[in-house]
Amino acid sequence: MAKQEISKAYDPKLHEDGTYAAWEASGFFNPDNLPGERKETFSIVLPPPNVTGTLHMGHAVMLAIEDIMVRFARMQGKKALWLPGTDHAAIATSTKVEGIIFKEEKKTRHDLGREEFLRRVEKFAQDSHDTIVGQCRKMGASLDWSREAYTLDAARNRAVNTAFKKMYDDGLIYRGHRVVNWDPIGQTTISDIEIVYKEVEATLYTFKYSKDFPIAVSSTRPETKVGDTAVAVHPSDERYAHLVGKTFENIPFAGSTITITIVADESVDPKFGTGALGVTPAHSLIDADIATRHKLAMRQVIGEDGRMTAEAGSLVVGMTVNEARAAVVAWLNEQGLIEGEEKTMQNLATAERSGGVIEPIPMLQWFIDVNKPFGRGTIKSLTQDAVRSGKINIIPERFAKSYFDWADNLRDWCISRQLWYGHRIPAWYRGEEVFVGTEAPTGEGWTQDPDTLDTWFSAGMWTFTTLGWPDETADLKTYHPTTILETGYDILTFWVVRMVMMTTYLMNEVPFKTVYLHGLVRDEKGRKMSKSLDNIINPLDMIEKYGADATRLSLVIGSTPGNDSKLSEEKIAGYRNFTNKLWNISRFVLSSVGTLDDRPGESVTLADRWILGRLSEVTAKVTGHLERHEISIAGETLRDFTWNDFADWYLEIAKMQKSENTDRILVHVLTNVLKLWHPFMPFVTEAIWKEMGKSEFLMISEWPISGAVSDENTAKSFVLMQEVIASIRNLRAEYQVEPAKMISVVLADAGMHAVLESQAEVIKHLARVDSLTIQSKAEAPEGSVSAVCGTTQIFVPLSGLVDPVKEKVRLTKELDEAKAYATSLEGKLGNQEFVGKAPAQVVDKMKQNLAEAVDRVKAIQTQLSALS
RNA sequence: GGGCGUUUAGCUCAGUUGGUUAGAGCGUUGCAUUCACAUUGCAAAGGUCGGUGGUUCGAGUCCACCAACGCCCACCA
Repeated sequence: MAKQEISKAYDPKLHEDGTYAAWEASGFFNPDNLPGERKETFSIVLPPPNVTGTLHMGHAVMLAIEDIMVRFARMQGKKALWLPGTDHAAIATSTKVEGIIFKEEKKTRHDLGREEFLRRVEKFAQDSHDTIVGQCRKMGASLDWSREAYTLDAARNRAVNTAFKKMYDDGLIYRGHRVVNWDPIGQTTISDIEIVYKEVEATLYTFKYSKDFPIAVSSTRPETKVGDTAVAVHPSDERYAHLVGKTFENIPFAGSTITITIVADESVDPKFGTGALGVTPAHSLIDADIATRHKLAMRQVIGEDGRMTAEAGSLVVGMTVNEARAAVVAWLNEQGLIEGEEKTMQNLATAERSGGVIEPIPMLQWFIDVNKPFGRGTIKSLTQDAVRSGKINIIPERFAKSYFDWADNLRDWCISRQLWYGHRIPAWYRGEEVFVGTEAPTGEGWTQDPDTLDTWFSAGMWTFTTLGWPDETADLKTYHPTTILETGYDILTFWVVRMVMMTTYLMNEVPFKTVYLHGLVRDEKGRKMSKSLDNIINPLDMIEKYGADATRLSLVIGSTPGNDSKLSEEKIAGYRNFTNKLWNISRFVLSSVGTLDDRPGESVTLADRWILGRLSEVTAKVTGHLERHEISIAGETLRDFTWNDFADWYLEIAKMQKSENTDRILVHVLTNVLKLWHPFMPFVTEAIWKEMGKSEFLMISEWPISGAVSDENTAKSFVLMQEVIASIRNLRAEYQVEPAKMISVVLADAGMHAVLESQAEVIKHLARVDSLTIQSKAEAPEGSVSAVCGTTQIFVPLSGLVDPVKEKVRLTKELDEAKAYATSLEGKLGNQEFVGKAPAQVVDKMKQNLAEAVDRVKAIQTQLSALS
């Protein structure tokens, strides 16, 4: 025991890095090395951070919550695995690196060539990875680094190719010419969820294709109309019924020649515009669907470069879409075909990463067919069933609705991307031949598909590829399905749904049993943290300033799953104060006790019984909360116990008790408090543990078991004592009484008399009075003031100091309050319906309260009459 | 257009299945403090739980409607 050397304030910097290094060196982050026989497993995969830079507060929340979960499980004696990794984030990383290269060298990826570009991206990804991994360590994350994975490493590539081939063989992956979201800036297809909509003003033009054409159509994009092949109307629209089925051939339109068929389609809103929709099958996903239903021709008038194609005709060929729009509008004006112009607000589809305006363009791409039956159902049905059946449980529950909104509307997923950084599609072509396999085909003349897979394809397989799939490894058997997936709710549709899709199909089981969704961290004004607002609170800065433990606590206490939380530096500073409090509690215990024997000690005094009972109660509560993933409440419960009960009350009382038995209790409570806090604040608790001279890590110590809860009388007696002390303090403060004045405590209850008598020394000490008399009969000393707590009255003799008039006013006010309360209780208890229907417990409690209230009224009245 | 969330003390938020007089932290105010901790202690002030109805013996909690704010999805061409 090192009494004197313990520093006055806890300095995280002196402990954190060293402690983490020691944990890591111990090998206990790897469940294979954990001591004892561990039957139950707990597994969680780290949602892999993108290798696009550094960690932000969102990552910090994720790491804090997951570390709490895994440390708790580890201490509970489970085989606890938390598996780390990073995500290559194809589009995000490519875009970022392309941006850097362009800024520094004014070169595009095409200038560099595929090989050189990939070399650059890999260098960037490696640097970013190293930063991220370092940051995870700073946070104290007990990740099993020996199992670390990368979404784009060789093992994952083999898994991805295996999955692709299997899906292709089952007919679930197909290659097709379809309208996809094309990003002309990023030069790649993107999926629906990678689109962000921006509200912009647009002009809605209403016009006819030609003077003779019978129907006017409306469009904000007249330039695409050179690609129209039909006009769709609602089947019940009588205005156009006579035209349905007719075809108008070779209409000269804006330098092109178009042929338009009139079709009837349910999807058309007869109330919008003219009730007729000009169908552009090649450049609108909706129109493409209409075209499929009516077997309409498709004319591509916009190319991959975002310019009008030769097919678009002589007027606009080679123009950008914006130039073409102006040209077509000018042409329409010249021809006098415009019937109306209207300003409207429009949601413009842009690519999340590059910012490019999305052009729907027909292209030959790879897709996953979500509706094709393969024996156990379809991808879509399996995805729906996983949650509907209860095999996956979502916290908070309401997000199940978002899940179904997405799963129920699942559409074929375009998985090919025209990027270089990613898993290359394992398909090879030779003329008309297509080969799909995990390895290149033998023979001459094969060329591999130049495209790569959507990053979510490999991310969707994360829970099992990290455990060794496609090999049937021991890890896979032991840890899959994983126990829980913890991630931000903003990623539910991106990732969670994709994981369920891929896992239910490939593994025939769910990827995880529970999904815990945390909220977003916002700044103190509730805004998203962003570079442009310059309101980013960097977790590393906070760790540097306040320590990792304080940073962690500020992120998990006071926030609930699925709800956003606001973070301010003051909050973190507040928890820094708490880590210091815990440090000082320990400093006191360690420097004052004569024994470090961790045996509970015997409950000799009221305070002993009380603190041991409270500890037991709190242990049970915290354990329950953590098991139900109620992290915030667990933390608050512990904080309350640690600071208010243990430090402020028991420690103060222990200073007077000074016995070996008290020492034992102090050590026992401290030991348990450290264990209970460890998942939340691993560094400071481990540091204290070390100061206690423990040879083994706190990290692998056993989670405390709740013992006997103290009886009701103990709790009641202790609370009474606390109230008496508080009342005496108040009276002393209010009337500025010297400590040497006599205090009398008058009791209405003989049982409590004995209790207070036995605690006289404690009361005297904590209330700071020199003498104390405890009586069982109310005899108000002359000229004294009083306070009432419960059925007990406290008198402080103050002859000459008190203004009887003021005192009377005060007491009268108190009397009124007590009477009003008693009356309200009487009223309730007089209500037969209430007494008949309310649970007995509630009624009994109210009766008891009423009895106390009546006593209280009497006591105040006695005091009042003594005054006059 | 569809869906979801939030609304409780000056601020940030808890409040499990409806059940005593609604809680915490921060902030404010007052007092204290060489004795583990000023990164401290003790206490006080501060709320008719967004509004209106309803169900119930009993509603912050359940239901309906309304309002404000926020988010997600769809994209009317």
